[in-house]
Amino acid sequence: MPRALPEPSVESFDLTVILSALAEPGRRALMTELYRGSEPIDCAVIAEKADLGLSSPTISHHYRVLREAGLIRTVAEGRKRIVTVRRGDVEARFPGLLSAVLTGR
Amino acid sequence: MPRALPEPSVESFDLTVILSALAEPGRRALMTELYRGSEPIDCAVIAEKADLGLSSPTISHHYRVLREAGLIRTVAEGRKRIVTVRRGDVEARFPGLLSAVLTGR
DNA sequence: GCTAAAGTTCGATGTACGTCAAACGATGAG
DNA sequence: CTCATCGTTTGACGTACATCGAACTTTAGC
Repeated sequence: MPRALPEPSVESFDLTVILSALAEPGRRALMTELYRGSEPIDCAVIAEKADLGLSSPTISHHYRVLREAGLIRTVAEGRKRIVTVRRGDVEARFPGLLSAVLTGR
Repeated sequence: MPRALPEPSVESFDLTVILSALAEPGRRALMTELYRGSEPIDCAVIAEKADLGLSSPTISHHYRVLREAGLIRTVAEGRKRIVTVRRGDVEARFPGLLSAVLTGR
């Protein structure tokens, strides 16, 4: 029953798309929370922690942008969505990028 | 009479502004060329190397965005503009960012 | 002083994007 | 089966942005 939502391959990563995704503060907040832990987690929990004041359609939109950029993997588990950072894939294409962007002070 | 154009202090660097600046392909191309050498250089030479097919108002606009983001320093020398990457400043606030973004393939 | 050259600013235009409300699945519980 | 829940899709709206032509500013050379 768990099915992974469509995502780009590492070879098709586009830096413009990735940086555009990370440039948005809300999405970066989601990524920062996701990056903090490394196990798959309910996307609602992350959204809660990020504490953006956004509607669910907007949250959903942001997760979609992150996924289509190749930054996260999303797996549907029943009604929930389980998300993880694609650390290895992003690191393989753009070493140091996630660390530099998400470990900012 | 070289005068430096207004630029943000390191403390006021904003990651959203920086990533937005770097997300645009033309600006990233300019930065990549600038990053390649480390000496101050005529902005027109860089624009030439980057070989974007853009008008001068647009090029000027992109340099402005990069400068206001804190990524480059621009000094007016006569009619020319001499630009350099603010390596130290960016590195101090966001270690590894420029390297990750500009040396990626 | 003129005049040409290098950049910038201004105004306009088309497109991309963030946002929400409403409507729409899909799923787990009773 | 029914219903409430979680999330997505659709449509609309406002804003931000990349782009260019035209006009302007500053500077170098004569």
